[in-house]
Amino acid sequence: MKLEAAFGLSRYMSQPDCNDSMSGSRRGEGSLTRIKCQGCAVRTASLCSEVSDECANAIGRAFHRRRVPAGQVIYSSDQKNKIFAVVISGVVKLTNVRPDGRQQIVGLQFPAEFVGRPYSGTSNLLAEAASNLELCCFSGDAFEAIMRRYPELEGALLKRTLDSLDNAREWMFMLGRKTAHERVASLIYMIAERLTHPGNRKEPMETCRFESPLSRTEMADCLGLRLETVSRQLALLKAKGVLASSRNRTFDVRSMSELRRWSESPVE
Amino acid sequence: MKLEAAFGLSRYMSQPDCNDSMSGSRRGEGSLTRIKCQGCAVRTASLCSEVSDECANAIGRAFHRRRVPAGQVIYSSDQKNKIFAVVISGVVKLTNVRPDGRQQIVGLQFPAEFVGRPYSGTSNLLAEAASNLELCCFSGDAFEAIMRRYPELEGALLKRTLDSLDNAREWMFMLGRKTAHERVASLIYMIAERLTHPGNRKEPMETCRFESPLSRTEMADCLGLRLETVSRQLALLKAKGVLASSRNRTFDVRSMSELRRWSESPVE
DNA sequence: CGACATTTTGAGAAGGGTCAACGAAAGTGG
DNA sequence: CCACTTTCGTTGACCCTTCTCAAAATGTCG
Repeated sequence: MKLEAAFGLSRYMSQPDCNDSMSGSRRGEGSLTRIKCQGCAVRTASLCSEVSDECANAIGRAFHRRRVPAGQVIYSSDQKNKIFAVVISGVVKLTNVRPDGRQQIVGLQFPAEFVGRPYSGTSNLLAEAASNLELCCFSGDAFEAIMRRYPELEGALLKRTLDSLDNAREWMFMLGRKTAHERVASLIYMIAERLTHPGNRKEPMETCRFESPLSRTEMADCLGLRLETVSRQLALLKAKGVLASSRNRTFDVRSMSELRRWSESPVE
Repeated sequence: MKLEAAFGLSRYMSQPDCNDSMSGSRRGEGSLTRIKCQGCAVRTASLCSEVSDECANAIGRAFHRRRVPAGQVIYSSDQKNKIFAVVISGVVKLTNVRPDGRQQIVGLQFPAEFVGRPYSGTSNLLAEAASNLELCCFSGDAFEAIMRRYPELEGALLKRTLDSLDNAREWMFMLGRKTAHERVASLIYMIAERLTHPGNRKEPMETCRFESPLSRTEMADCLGLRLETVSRQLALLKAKGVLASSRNRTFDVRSMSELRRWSESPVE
């Protein structure tokens, strides 16, 4: 998986792109965007839903869809040309990697979320496909041109960035103050919530089942733990009956409320 | 680039407060803002410097200055009316506090930085004065009205929020992956850099001295450690000659480059 | 089936937490 | 001015959670 990442963007660039054929058209049509974006799974939840028709049209003219296989790099710190994207399906992981090999996953971007770092050439982070992805991509130039022309887009981005910041700060509490047991429970709860309730419904289901986008190593990199510790804590959660023992990446949550409880109480 | 970087904090502190008396005046004058904000120590580095004159005028009409003694709460999760502010001098700490008593400091806001959470009633965080403060305050209503009227302000806020997010993610790496020794070195390095180089000049001085805005307990809450551990690691840094042994909150950095080295190497 | 990657499990070590005592500085009140 | 208290920081001893290293088990894919 790491080996694929070494291929860099070349592989990624050659993905078949089902929308390229439409990029020739020009201005004056709300209908084009409607057609291009009509089937979009995240349409009502993404950035695009918050801006004016005119801006949405500009966006509709600029994007192209891409499929990205799990493990592939979307952007890295030493990349020349910027890229922006909205996640249509799958999960993107943002990793802070150091020369000495240590790494920390500092963000997971789920469907409808935005990926990319405006206003800065150096992102310092590595963005990789945690699972197979569908992305709605924009070249740096195109996106920034739209941003300059439609400041409202900055407002929409601001809302999302503030949410990301809230999430990051919540995660900081986990990294600084929670026990290993709480951390693992927190992560599974968070992923379960996000994967099974893409819109933020009030009450999550009491039981659910999903495929984790993360390996044990990746879970450990999220949680500031070693993979052995993650494995042991998962065994504990299974022993408690909070998780059913399903194999590998399939998680079978038997009680979301219990899981939530374990994600917040330090005592055994 | 940023010439005001040469100002120390002492300079910030000693600015005369020429603005309190002027909040009655009304519209139509670019000169009013110029007068009200003229002596502002962070003027060229804060939000206000990035927006149009017209927007800056609106801001100039809406703010009021406030002095806040160390320890005072600026806003908390259960607060009814929102507040926004730009830090003029001093440091604001943002803390994630839990019912069980555990807490994690998730942000430090230095002069010229923005404090407040637009677009959300519930901030979930506690904002407190870590040191004595001078703030340039806005009521929630006033600020949001200006934001609605001048979308460019959202753009300026977006840039700052993205920077905060980068900082938060850098901090997440520290919390997840650094040793106690690296953490303490990182914190001191960061505070030294920010306090003694308000603008981001390239190379920090090799030695410096400053008053920490944080107690040992607060340092521990920043770092995800216990205060005893912080104390021991400080003793170690003193033994290595990176810090001179000065009392309590006065830090005397003998070698910023060494400090930086210790903040990134896990060994010893 | 065989080669390889991923996950689980085990045993021992250690980093940091916990508890406790002590010291230094600052405020209080006589 | 000096006891007294209070707050804050330091230091020590011990212990527990998590890390480290190692090996076995399980899963995956040709």
